[in-house]
Amino acid sequence: MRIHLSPDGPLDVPQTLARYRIWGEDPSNRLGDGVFRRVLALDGDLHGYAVRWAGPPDDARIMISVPGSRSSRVATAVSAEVGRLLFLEADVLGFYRAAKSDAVLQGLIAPFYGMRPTLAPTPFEMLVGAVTAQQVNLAFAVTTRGRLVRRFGRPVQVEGERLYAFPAPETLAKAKVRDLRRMQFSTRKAEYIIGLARLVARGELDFGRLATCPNEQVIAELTRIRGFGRWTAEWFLARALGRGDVCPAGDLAVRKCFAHFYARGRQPSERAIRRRAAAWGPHQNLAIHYLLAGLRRARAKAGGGT
DNA sequence: AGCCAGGCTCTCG
DNA sequence: CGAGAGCATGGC
Repeated sequence: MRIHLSPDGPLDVPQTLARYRIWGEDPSNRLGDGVFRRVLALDGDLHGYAVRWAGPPDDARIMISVPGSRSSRVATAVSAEVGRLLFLEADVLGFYRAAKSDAVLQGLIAPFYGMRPTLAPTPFEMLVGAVTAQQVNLAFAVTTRGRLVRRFGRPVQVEGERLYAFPAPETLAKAKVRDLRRMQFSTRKAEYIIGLARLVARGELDFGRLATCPNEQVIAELTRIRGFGRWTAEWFLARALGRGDVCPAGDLAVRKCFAHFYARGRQPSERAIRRRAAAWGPHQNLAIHYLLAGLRRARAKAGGGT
């Protein structure tokens, strides 16, 4: 089965999906040369699919192939998932218009033209990933998450490439702290992940309902869960729900961005960061991602690593 | 050896 | 509440 999508507004797929390459390989989300592969889970069935793209950012075309499937339900679900991965709903042009009144953001449009923040394919995958990324460098986070996926995810061949469906909540709910400890998760993180999985598996955390709640309520509900603080909740709003008016101002990398671009290296307070970001209104999410990409680029140019 | 890395919980004033 | 200590884990 083949599906074609065309985005509204500019789209640069490699830059959008760069997250799946920068810090290491993700066995659930494989970004190759001109192709991205993943597994859709639908009603307990797994459907591998491949995404390819063509054309310049202003005329991007997306082609999805789902080998061995002809179901329209699968087609709908795959389209929705790819829509999240490429954040097709993002108001990129609106952001570019707003960015023109900010010297820093204005300068980031050209080098990253068409880049969108890739949204997490599923809320559960996002939250587990967020826990793995708490307080550790992202390369290490990606390594440990990869171990989790290979150990608890189901392997699937897609066009000859082996990848893994992200572990289901029901599976991780039965995992042991000891198992996760062996993957170099701290005891705490192991407890957080298993606790979250149990909550979701029991139906006590309903992502569908959460998606309809206002930001503050989402933050309140998530931070009630052990291991999930404001940082995680705000990234969830931005990278799982695609909310525009969110700025994870406590994030270490975000703070570095504001120090670098807006304060000549001095660290502004979290409060000051929130104040500036709030002025970007519904474009904060995109603004933050452009700043993060811009900082990585500046560091790379300076000869640094990440 | 010691600091760093895209935090969180708990306690105390 | 807001600040601060304590906590874990591996990389460099």
